[in-house]
Amino acid sequence: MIDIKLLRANPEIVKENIRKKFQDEKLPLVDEVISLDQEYRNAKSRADFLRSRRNSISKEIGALMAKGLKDQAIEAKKEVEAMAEELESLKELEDKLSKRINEIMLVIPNIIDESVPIGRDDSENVEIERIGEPYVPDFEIPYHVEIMEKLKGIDIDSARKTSGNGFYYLCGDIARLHSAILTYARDFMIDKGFTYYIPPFMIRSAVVNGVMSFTEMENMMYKIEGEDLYLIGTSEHSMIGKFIDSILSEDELPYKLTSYSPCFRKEVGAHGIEERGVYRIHQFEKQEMIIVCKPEESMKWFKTLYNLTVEFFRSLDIPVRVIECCSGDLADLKVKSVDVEAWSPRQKKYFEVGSCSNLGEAQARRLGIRVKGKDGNYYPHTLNNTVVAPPRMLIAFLENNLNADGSVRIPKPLRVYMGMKEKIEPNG
RNA sequence: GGAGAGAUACCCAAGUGGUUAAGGGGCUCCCCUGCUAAGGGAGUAGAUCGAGAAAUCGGUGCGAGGGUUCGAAUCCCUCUCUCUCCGCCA
Repeated sequence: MIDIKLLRANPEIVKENIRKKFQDEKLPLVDEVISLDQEYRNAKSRADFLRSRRNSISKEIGALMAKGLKDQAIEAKKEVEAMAEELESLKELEDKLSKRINEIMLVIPNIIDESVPIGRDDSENVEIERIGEPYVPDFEIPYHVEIMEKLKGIDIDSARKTSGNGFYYLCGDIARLHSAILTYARDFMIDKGFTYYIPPFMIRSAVVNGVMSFTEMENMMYKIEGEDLYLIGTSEHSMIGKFIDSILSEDELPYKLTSYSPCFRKEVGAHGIEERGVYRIHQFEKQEMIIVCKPEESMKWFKTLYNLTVEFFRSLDIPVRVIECCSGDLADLKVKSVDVEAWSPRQKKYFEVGSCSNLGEAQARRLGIRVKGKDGNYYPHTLNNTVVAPPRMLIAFLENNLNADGSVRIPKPLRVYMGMKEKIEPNG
């Protein structure tokens, strides 16, 4: 959500940004919102004038009544009543216009950073760097479900009975590995100076509406029947929601937060649940990182954040690459975003395991998160990034740490969380 | 789940339809005072929107949203949260 003042003053900047994102169908909205905004301000000026009149006359009536001058009071009442109709229709107009303006402003994309590569869709995303050698062993890597089943670590058939497609039971060493990775991720982030949070796993509709669009909500969020509560799709929802409508003190910035939560997603959108396995599922767990900082620091934090994910994956011997989202693939609220992808030696390609985003001030503006500065209040920048999200991450982990005999290496940092085991074995 | 009480500024708190939302603490500034004190005075309703080059003016705002009224912190309706008691519970 951009500042309407920017749009009033520099509509060309906003239009150019829309063109860069190949959303030309939104171009007319810019002129539409400018004229609606003018209409709105005219209506507001007139209505405010009438309200001001009404307030002062009402005060006079009070004074007249106190003196017992009833007749004069009745005369004054008539004057207010005379403008009641105009005021009411102006109020309706104000409400209608501001609602429409707000709708449009929500659809107009945030101004992307100059450094974002221009491209239509994800096929034009740009690889920034590869870290680690994408290694393909000389034996065949089975599908991840097969690896897990050999280790007696997954039961999808039972999950289908209890919960349907898109769910799983993890068990034994695989379940333990899943927890170990999250616990390691938690400690990894704490060691980097982040504050650990366990947030609410359900949030109210008011918060949902603040953190995502209606379509996103429909496609992602599970609603609790008979309650005004939704299961979170990521802890970012509760973590950013926590700051809604509040004024932060400048000396508390930056907030460096890391949160754990289960995540629930309907996955109604383009893909649905189409693959057997744990790649796209209704329920997973995630360690997340969140930054709320001064505007001038957000790009520095952006790099820091995705490098933390890279460092985390490298510490588990998983090759990764960083892909920058091009202008057309960038969500409307984002200023800049990269995906961290892990190497799959089975598919011989990289696949997404995390996403790092700089939202600029757009999210803060939308949620009413402000900072009390020396020269007035301003909107902070917000960023979020995945540390790790198993069980999808287990796919990369198992494929990259698999031995020819079907056992799986446990990299050093995880061993303390795995009973000091150096590997897990099919008959372990 | 049941019963009751409450939500006003940085904090405490008064305010049951009418001119400018009491008072106290705290904080800021000034005065007095040779010494960690005490006293006197002034300021202190955040936030947000609009008009204006600016000074400034106006609107909204007493948990949220509606309603009644010329006028609502105050009356009515719905909701949220907090506290106390009872019940239930990992």
